[in-house]
Amino acid sequence: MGVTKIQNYTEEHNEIAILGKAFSHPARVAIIMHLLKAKACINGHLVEELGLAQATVSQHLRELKSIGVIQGTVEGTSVSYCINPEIWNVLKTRFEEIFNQFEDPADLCC
Amino acid sequence: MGVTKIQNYTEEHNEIAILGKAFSHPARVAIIMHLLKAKACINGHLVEELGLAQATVSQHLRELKSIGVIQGTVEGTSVSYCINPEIWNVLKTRFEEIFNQFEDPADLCC
DNA sequence: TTATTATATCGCAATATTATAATTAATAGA
DNA sequence: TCTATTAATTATAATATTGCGATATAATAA
Repeated sequence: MGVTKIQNYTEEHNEIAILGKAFSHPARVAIIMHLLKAKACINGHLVEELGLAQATVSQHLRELKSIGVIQGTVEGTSVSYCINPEIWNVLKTRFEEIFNQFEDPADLCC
Repeated sequence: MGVTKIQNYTEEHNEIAILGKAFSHPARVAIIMHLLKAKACINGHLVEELGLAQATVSQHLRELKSIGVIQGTVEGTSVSYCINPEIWNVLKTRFEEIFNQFEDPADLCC
């Protein structure tokens, strides 16, 4: 039915899934990685950078902003975006916790 | 138009987005986290665990398998699933690389 | 062979996502 | 004020995803 049954899942699982969405589309990955390099927090350049329509990029930015992983401030007619440090650290911690939970079994598990 | 324009993005961005998809749905997060705990690689239990139809769980398992993050082996009439160590390490490395690329700016960036 | 158990696949309905053009809003500068 | 610039929003179209029932498949047990 196309509707994710969020009530079936724990808060934790839903929260991680939301964070994971930031990395589940190449455009969003590209935006994040660009913001990581260009700490100077550019915008609009992203449209050229990605080769997508302005509206499309704007939508991805909106989603990333709603996840919380980026933030933007108006500077005249343009908007400057950058990584949101707090959420980034939450994200980093959450995922590293998961990554480290795996111990390579000496014998193949299955 | 609903089609991700993968040709616009670098190999790297597409690859990360595919890996990111493993974590972009609560059911898949739940499956992964269950497999991390129950190293013993159970299956079928997942259906009860998640409260989803067997067909739905099977589909998520299929997607996780196609991403590579889990693997399954037939054991009699049932199938045992577990984390795929190689892909897990690739995933871990890739994402930690990204996570560590961020340096918290002393002055707010934007 | 037949029954049982477990999982995969198919096909569908409903919703979500991706992408764009067109429009709107807000600001800067002439 | 008028105009150019920039980005957000809206409307629209097309594809993808999610979830499930029904069915198919595979392996073992009786």
